[in-house]
Amino acid sequence: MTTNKDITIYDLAEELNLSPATVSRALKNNPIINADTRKKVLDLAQQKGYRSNAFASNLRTQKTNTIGVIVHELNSYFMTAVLAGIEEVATEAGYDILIAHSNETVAKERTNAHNLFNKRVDGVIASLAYDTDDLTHFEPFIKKHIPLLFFDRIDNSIAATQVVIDNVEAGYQATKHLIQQGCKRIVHATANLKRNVYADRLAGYKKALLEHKLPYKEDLVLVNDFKEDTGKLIVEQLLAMKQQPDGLFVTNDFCSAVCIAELKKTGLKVPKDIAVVGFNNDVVSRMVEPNITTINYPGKLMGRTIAERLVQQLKTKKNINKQEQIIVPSELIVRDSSKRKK
Amino acid sequence: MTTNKDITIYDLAEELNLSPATVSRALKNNPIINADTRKKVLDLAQQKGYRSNAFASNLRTQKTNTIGVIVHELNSYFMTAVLAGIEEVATEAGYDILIAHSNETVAKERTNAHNLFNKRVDGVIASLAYDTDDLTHFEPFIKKHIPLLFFDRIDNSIAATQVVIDNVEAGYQATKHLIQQGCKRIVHATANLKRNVYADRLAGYKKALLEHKLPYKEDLVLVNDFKEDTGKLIVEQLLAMKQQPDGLFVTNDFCSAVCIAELKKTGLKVPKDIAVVGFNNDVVSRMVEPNITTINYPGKLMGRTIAERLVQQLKTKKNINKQEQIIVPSELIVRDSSKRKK
DNA sequence: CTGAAAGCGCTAACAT
DNA sequence: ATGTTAGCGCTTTCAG
Repeated sequence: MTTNKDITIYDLAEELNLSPATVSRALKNNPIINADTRKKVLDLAQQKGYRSNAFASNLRTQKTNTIGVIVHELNSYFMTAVLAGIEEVATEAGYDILIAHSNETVAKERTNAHNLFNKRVDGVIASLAYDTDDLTHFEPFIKKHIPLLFFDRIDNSIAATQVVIDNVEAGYQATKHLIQQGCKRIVHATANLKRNVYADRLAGYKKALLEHKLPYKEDLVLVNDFKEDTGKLIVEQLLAMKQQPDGLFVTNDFCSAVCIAELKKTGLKVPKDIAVVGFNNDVVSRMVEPNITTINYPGKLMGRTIAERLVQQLKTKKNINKQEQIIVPSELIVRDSSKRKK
Repeated sequence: MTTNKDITIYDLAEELNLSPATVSRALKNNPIINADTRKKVLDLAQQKGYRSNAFASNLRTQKTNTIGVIVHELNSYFMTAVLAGIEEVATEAGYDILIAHSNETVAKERTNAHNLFNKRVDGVIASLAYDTDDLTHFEPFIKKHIPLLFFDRIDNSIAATQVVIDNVEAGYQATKHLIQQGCKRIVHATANLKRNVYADRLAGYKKALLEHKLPYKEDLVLVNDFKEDTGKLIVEQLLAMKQQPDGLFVTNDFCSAVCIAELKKTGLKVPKDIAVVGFNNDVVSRMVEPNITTINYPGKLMGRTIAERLVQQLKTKKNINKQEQIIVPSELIVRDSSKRKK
């Protein structure tokens, strides 16, 4: 029946006839301390189950060694990979991470930002919610010179380090691929064009059309959100068109999977009647039939890259909240959903 | 160019000619404080952008108002729903949550447990990793009377509140359904039988067979993990059997989706040649063709339930770490992957 | 190389 | 209803 009062540096100091200061230094491996002394302290700490009180330490040092991460969703392989990447780098550099997910709403994102601010995180990494366009909730970080970095879903109205893929290029590659497979009328199903990723992919789509002398028609661009039933809706919109499209570029794998299922229900063959390209290389793209051609996104690399950047800023105090864009590679993965030629 | 030194209660006190104590009380809405005084304090705090320093407060009160949540994965709708449920209740009760994911490894789970312990969370909610069988890393919480609760992936070697579904019943329902669809040789593809959920579902499978006078054959039970390629493996094992099975109960929707895809590749028809039932009601179960019959799991309810329990324990200091099991409802959802009869 | 002492910001007895 | 005071556990000058 241990009573479990916490052990403090005073307890250790007393038992070893040292001052708390020395114990503190020893515990931090301060080289100024005699090796023997340090060993004695470390051993006793171990034996007594000492654990540092982060609050006291944070209070004193005004640092938390914590990085806040705001994401718009949690349940995708992409996001999990990003988080894993961030975690690896952060842990190695001695930072903990605090995950807050906004569930795709600005309101929640705002709350999360305030929360992390009040938690006094040393830095923030964020990917914006679907409908965020007002970024005032991030200003407190800027004002206090707390590093704020964005990945994937970014916004240019705040100067910050941004880690992204080249969405224009990705949209271009996807569309070009469909054109090369013989598609002439390509529908582009996407989401909120205020969000950089979707705007850029549309730009890529346009670029590919132009380059191949295909007309850009506004009514072939379908803007919806990506809720569970959106795929159904897209197929309905598609079927309602006077002239049947022969290509479909959806900027989301989940949604493209639903589209394919719906298309098949109507008797249309994928890719024969309509070739489909998705986005993200989510597991689902390898699960449905036909397997979905998609754009691969290096989640883990993105996570590592942005975390490394942040750690660097934290260490050097340099380049904090300075506009800078880092592009990580992305690539088209061709699978059966779009293959019409050998 | 605000210098942004943080505002403290001393700053407010000075400006209002009050003592820090009064300011502190006013900020906490202590009813003993004069309403006018309180208003003055609150207004000034607002105006000056005061934010409470949680470290000082935690250090003083020895509480963190934080709940640690350890989960074995992040990217499933089930888990996201659970987290959302926990968050709702926790937020309402004034607690923050700290999410740590073990990525299905005991090693990471152990680290996370230590981390949360060092972070001095007020309570812990956990769902065990795939291969956790030694729970010593949770003992520090017990020793310090920190409430520790489990959901879904539980273990009976530690006395704790557990929130689960009735896995025996779920396994029973799934199997019975297959039997009712005319299946005679039902393969049960599952995972680590040390983990309660899988052991219980197997028990349900056995019970259904017994009840319908079908023989239980050990070689029809396939134990694997649920990695991405496991579905392929399962189908291989299945095809290698001398006598072809006509039913397949997989305790994971992702995996059952892969199985269905693989079965189709070999020319077998689902459900005609082999009827399939999955588990979890993940989105993917509605995405592949045929849609997968599965067991629905009320994630959000589970999250809310366990968080309510924890908050209660925290408020009352009663029933902490006492063995108690709460069962939330689950149900079979019949879809096309198993429907052989009208 | 080690120690003394102050202070980070807040809260809670204990006064008044 | 408000003020005084001490202390939570740690780090860090400054002194020795």
